[in-house]
Amino acid sequence: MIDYRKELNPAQYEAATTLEGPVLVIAGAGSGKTRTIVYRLANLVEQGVPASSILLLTFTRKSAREMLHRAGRLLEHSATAAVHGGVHGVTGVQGGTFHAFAYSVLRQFRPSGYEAGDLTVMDGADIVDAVRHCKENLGVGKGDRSFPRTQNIVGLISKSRNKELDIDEVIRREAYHLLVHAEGIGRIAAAYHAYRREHGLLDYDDLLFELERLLRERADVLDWCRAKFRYIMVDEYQDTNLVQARLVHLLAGEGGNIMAVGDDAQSIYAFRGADVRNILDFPKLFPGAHVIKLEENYRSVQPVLDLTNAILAEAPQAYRKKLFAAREGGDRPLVVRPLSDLTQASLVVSRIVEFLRSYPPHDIAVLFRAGYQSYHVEVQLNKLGVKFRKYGGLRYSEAAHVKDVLSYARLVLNPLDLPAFQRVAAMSKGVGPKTTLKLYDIARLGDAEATRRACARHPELRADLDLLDGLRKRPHTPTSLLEEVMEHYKPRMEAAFPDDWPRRQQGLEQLLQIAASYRDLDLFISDLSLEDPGEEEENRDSVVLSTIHSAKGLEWGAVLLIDLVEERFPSRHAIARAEDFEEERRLMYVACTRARDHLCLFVPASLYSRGDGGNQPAVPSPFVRELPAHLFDEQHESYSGGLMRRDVQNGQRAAGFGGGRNGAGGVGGIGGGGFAQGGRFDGAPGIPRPPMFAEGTVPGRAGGGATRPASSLPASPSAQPAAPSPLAGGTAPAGQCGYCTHRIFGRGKIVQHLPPDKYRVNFPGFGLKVIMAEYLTLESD
DNA sequence: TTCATCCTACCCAAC
DNA sequence: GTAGGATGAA
Repeated sequence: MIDYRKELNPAQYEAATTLEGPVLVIAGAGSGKTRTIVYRLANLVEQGVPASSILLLTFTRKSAREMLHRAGRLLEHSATAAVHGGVHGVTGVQGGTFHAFAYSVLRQFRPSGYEAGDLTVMDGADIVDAVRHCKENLGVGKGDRSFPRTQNIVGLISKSRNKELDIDEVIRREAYHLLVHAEGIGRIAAAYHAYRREHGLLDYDDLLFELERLLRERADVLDWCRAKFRYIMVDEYQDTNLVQARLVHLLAGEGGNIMAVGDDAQSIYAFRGADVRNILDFPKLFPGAHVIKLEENYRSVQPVLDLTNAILAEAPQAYRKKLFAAREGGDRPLVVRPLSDLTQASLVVSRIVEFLRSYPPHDIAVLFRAGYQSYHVEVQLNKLGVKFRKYGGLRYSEAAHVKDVLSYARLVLNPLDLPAFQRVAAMSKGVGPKTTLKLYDIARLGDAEATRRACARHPELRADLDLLDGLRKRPHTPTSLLEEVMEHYKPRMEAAFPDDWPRRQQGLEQLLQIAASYRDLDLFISDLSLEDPGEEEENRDSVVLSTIHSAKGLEWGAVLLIDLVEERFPSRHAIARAEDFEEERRLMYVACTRARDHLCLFVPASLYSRGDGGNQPAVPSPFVRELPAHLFDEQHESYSGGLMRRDVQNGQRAAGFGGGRNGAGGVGGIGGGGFAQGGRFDGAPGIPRPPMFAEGTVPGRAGGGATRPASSLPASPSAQPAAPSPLAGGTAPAGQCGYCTHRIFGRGKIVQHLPPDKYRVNFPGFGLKVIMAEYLTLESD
């Protein structure tokens, strides 16, 4: 038996042992939310509740899996039946995202209106393709450059459905400038709706709305669900939207055994219709709900917590709470001010290298607002050979070759799947959009002979259709089917991607691996759209790069947050409306609360943009400007590439690279170990030592032009006292030369003139480069 | 009608 | 850097 009272604090205990009736748990960041859910799961099973009558809805399958896994381990020694993981576990707890759950019910009880063919879940690319198709079909916005892009239209359509507002209303509220096109956009939206019905396709929003419709129209299905799922838990409840809340209400029934867990301060998905009112109104929707608050923070050291509390203090909040730390000691967060976003990348990587002395790679994360912002960091990491894994961004399953192969599989199940048909058809030479549609219209009638004749002029496509026919005739496992498809596809891939097909081949092998754990092809395909299984294998030897949204619910020993300047964070989309701005603030809160021991905030002084000719000055993010100065330490990158500590209140604190870790008040840290010395870095596998010096640079402080004040700190770890960081580029012999500007590298110091027409220039963040004079703008002294 | 090429505007987050 | 739209040749 598990001693719940001993292993949980009182609030957690209450949450884990209140099993009947509605419960709302307000769980502050790092308050042991997952632990609480895990213990409650274990408790339910110990009380004799069959695992199969528990439904655990989480934000990602990853977190569902982790919870089920941990609960299983907890129960290992108890005599009770184990909890089985997996989204579609037959005997175990059902767990996964709302969307995945919806699909699993819909495939079992087909909703009316989708009788023909099979139901196929669309992924992001399919949706864009379909909307584009509708747009072209209608001829709306053709040749009108002010007409929004397809992506944009997809966003508006999804927003209107998620917020359950008329599309005109969404445009009025959020895209006033598009109001002139509202009619056209509305027609596209209507056409897209019809398109999905006609081709047996479900987009993300359909999954939820069709499940709701099913439950309302079919009492038998509702009864079945209620009988089956007698205990429901919903994680990240603050990020549910209206239809999700209604689904929860429907499934649980009034007074049902439903536990919602969330934190209104961490609501960061309003953009897709998440509504904080759901969590605020929970007690109204479920009268008599038990409300429990978890406020003790086990994750972060006090200085990090002080800073995050300060961020939160500015935000309006309904469930007011102030987290207090269970952990003492620790360093203050560090604000680093690089000269530009380019040198920021170098500084970030130097920091990472430093942290690798004390933390395993997977315990270090770089977080950012949007996927593209990590680009420079990725380049720098590659340069040093530091392995990393990026979350949020292009999905593995959206790579062209993966989509190609999956299109065959989709057509086997659902011959009406037009996006898949178009993909397959487009592979044949001489077949374009028009021909594709003509052939599709013939093929959909199911007359094999007519189809064959129509394809006479396109032998490749005919071979495709033959393959599909063959595959439909015999039953297949996902693996065997994919193997056959891949064999057929391989020559085409080699022709289409002559440069890198071997790499893609590997990707396909990986696809086979993933498929091996599925019995049903349709589940495999829908899972690829709903939650990328390619992301699931955890790489313990890779540093993590992640969007903040994808970082939700996770934690790291060291967190580096980049691009904290206006336009980027907060996003330029979020400055117009107060509610958007508040969401950015919560996003900042979420980002900072991911850190256990170390938090570094990077505020570049300029941003590179090719539009306006090089580096443009940047304004520090209000989220940094508003922070009380005593809550963080600060470093500026000096022009010569070093770091200067400036205006730290407690001047005695060590704030150089290596942080206060070597100084007073070291962390009694989790996973940290106390001290950086000792070169654990050398032992880290797969990570070569960074170059000590940039090529040809002069080590040390040989003072090129810029005066480095005495407080200037060496940019390298203290364990290598003599070595400047790779980015503390060399300096020229004093007095020899001036400065120049380069379109890409920005302003740099001329080190040497290489007659007749070249210069050796030191660019902060890039090191020495030899550049032709014509690409440089020289500054006259 | 398809395909190659050029050019421009894009870049927010995810199921 | 790239997607995707416009443009013109085959």
